[in-house]
Amino acid sequence: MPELPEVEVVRRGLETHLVGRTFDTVDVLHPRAVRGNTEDLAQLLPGKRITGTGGRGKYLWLTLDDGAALVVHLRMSGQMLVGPPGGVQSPHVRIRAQLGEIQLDFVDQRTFGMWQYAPFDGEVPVPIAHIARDPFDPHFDLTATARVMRTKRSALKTVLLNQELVSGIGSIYADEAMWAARVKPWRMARALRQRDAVSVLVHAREVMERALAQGGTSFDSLYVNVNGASGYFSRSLNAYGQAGTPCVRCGTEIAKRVVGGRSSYYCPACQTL
DNA sequence: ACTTCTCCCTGTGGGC
DNA sequence: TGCCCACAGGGAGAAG
Repeated sequence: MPELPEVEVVRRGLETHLVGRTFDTVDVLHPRAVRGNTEDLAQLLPGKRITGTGGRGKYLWLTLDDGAALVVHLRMSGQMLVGPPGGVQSPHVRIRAQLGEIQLDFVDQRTFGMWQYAPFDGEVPVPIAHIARDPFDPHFDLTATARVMRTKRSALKTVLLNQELVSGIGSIYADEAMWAARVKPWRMARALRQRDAVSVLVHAREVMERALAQGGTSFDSLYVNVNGASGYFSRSLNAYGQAGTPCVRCGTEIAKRVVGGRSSYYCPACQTL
């Protein structure tokens, strides 16, 4: 579920509560939660101070005072919960860290998410080097990205989900962006006009900015929540998950179709491009 | 070299 | 009412 806006909400929360703090202990409760060597993580983190945070696409990281990073990917169900010791009682706690009087819990029901200790490769940690810039990145080149998208022999939906072309977009915001730009999800990327490819990216950025604005209010002082989704999902989605409900633009029922192996929601009447 | 498929996991919800 | 199973999701790695 968490896509760029939700990950950004989490990153901001971690920035607020964790920068300047030092890891005392790290307990890995489920080996799948760590990519790379489990022993390394538990042994390397204690004593390291958090100097900042970063993010790209659906990845986020904490920068450490040894020059390396703790890379985090929430995948579908990961949560980074910050609070007083004993505050989290979930059967899905995968990693628990103590930083002074603060406890950081990585909770992940489906165990797809992960932590990884890694050095930097320029701007980003090594495991993220292949991930493209996201639409919130000041150096994101919208025109060039649209041009590269238009070289692909795949459906637009598939191309939008390719994190090596543009990162941070998942199934939800892809569907919303295509609805806003009135482009069919199964449209071959190669067949798009430049202006339409640009329009999809502009709308993707716009819808994610609105989502971020709403998600930014969803955590209090000691609780960082991935549920930045709650307010946004129920009110503002025009396409995703809306099968059978009237399109707010034209009144036609939103339809659902599998594109590139992913369920895609669209308006059959006004998404004509 | 590029594109598509498979798999990891588990709670939810739709169908019978 | 209760059971069962398809589905959802991101991305690594395999297969096409």
